[in-house]
Amino acid sequence: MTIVRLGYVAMSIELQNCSPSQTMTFAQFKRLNDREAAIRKLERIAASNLENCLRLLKHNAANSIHFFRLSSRLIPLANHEELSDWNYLRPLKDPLKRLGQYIKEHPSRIDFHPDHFVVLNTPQEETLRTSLKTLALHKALLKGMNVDTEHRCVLHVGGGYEDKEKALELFIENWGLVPQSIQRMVMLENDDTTFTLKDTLYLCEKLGIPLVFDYHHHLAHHEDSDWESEWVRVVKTWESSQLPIKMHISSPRSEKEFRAHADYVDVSSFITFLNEIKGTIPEIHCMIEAKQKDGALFRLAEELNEVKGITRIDTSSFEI
DNA sequence: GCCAGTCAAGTCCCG
DNA sequence: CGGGACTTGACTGGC
Repeated sequence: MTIVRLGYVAMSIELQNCSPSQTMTFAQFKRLNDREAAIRKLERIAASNLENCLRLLKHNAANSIHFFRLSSRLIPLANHEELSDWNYLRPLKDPLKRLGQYIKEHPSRIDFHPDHFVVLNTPQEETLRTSLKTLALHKALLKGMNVDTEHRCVLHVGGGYEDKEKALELFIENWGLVPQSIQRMVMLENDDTTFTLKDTLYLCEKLGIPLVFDYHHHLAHHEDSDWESEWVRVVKTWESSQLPIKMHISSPRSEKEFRAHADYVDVSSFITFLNEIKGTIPEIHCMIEAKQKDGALFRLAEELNEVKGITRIDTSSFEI
């Protein structure tokens, strides 16, 4: 018996005018003559993004969705080097607290997926520095919401730098430079171009990092298509975590654009996956990475509902 | 109101 | 070494 819980990413197709990722580019910022006014505008955008996150959480609670990835673009130009004097967190204290309060009252697994500019295995000191700064921002956001920071940020391994083995060792080397409080936030995901499930497992086992298995990436990039025999190892990377194992699901847009994400999740390949892992763990959380966001979640949930052997618990949770 | 082009950040790939 | 692609959603500017 395994409980399967579905989640989705960052924004809703159903809610109108509810983007948590409104932004201002640096070019726009520079074009404004009054720097103070420009900073106030950044703060208004950030506050509005957090406000929209709250609306999204309410939408989730109303629909029994308890697993959600927050946008990593909540604060435009945060950590930009020319805005280093800007204390972007101070005006966000209250909105963050409100989010935290809501999460406490309507428990939900919340996490982040900082974008691909965070590269922990980079050979460049400067890039590592800005990556750590970005992760520190994520940590501050979690703290502001009073959410336990453990295993909340999914990252990719990073660049291949023409020698994958060396790049893996570089990750291990740099990991030693990552503050412990940030280390404990991190989960690693197999990617679709460079680091396979096996490569990522190597790091996760060595460094004690939970592995987020991306099934679609695995199909797109592997030495050996067999993932089933590695599943026990994946599960094991979660043993020290407080949180249930988590994975990503999405479907190829087409045979030609295999790596691109489709609008919806193909239910039959998902069921094939579920049948493989059924009973191996008490609970699994599946993050749907589809263009139609919550729309894809609702459709998949409807389809699962029709399947024999799958019992619905609520809109987004099932027992198999 | 619609569409094409632009945007902080990194890496890869091509010339 | 320089520049474009990649990928993504938001937003601007031109029509």
